[in-house]
Amino acid sequence: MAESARLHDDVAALLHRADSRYTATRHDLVTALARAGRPVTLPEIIVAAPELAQSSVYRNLDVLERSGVIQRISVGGDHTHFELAEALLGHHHHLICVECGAIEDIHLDADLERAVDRALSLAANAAGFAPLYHSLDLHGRCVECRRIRL
Amino acid sequence: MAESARLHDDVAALLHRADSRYTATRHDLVTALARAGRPVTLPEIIVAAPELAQSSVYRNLDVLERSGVIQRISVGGDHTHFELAEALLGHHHHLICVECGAIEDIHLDADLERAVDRALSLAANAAGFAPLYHSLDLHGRCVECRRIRL
DNA sequence: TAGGCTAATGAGAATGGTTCTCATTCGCAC
DNA sequence: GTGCGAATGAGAACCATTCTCATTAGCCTA
Repeated sequence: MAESARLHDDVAALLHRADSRYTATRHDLVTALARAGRPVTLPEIIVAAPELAQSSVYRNLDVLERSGVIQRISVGGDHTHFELAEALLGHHHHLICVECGAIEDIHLDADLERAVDRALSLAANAAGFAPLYHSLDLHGRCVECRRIRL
Repeated sequence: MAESARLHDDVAALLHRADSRYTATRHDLVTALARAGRPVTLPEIIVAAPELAQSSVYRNLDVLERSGVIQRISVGGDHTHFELAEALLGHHHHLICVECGAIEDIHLDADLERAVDRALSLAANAAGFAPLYHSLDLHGRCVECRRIRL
């Protein structure tokens, strides 16, 4: 698939810029994250790619984060979630299940995004705060948890 | 101060509804959170109220969260942040410093809040997700960190 | 007001996700 | 090929948070 090749080229470029190698471990890690299509936890990564050693996964997630390949998502719950960075995936937001902790990606209207950025910039300026990016999550109950217990 | 009295009355009511007592420890905790005026971590709480035992603080933060008095905020970093629940504080959002982890509260325009909720509800419905509440944070660099290192 | 009963306390132990250590292996450059 | 810094992986260490349990406090009833 051509799309996957482009992804790996982009990742290689980002790693190269950080004087890091695009090793087999890192390639597998990026593939696992791309296949998931949503933020995943370390246990999920290990299940999807059992050939990877836990300590290497943690270390490489760190390297990939510092290189701008992935980003870390903390929503409370036992494990941190990881997903490909917005530079690779495009700007988006999350649906977070308050019951099981599952996370899904959603995309919002560009006009609304602009309005949000404008409002946040105003508030930031008032506080002497230099804006970098925003995060916007909807917390609720996912399909599965609603099915199990109404 | 009358405002503080109202706060404590509200907290007492919430705890009573959960069959819990409003003990001195819990009173001190709520006071510390109210005084801070922003989300704080456990070490910050202990500094502000050294008479409290660490284990009791953790336990009571849990009780207060379950009773709807406070809410937990996970933004990555070593410690979880806690602040009074929106039922007591009103709906608001956060400025989060990517460098030092400090968090400040901000309020946004009601029209924008409605627009955000509308857009998120649409996206949620499409995913079979039952919306509960949203969170919207601006990540950037705070006044202090900008002063120290441009 | 005196029991009696349950909730709350606090010191310390236990848990567990994440990070660190270090000896070994790999991969690029010359 | 060789050399050398980067990467690996098994396990130990770290530390925020939760749990345990003996003791104390607070409320209710008679």
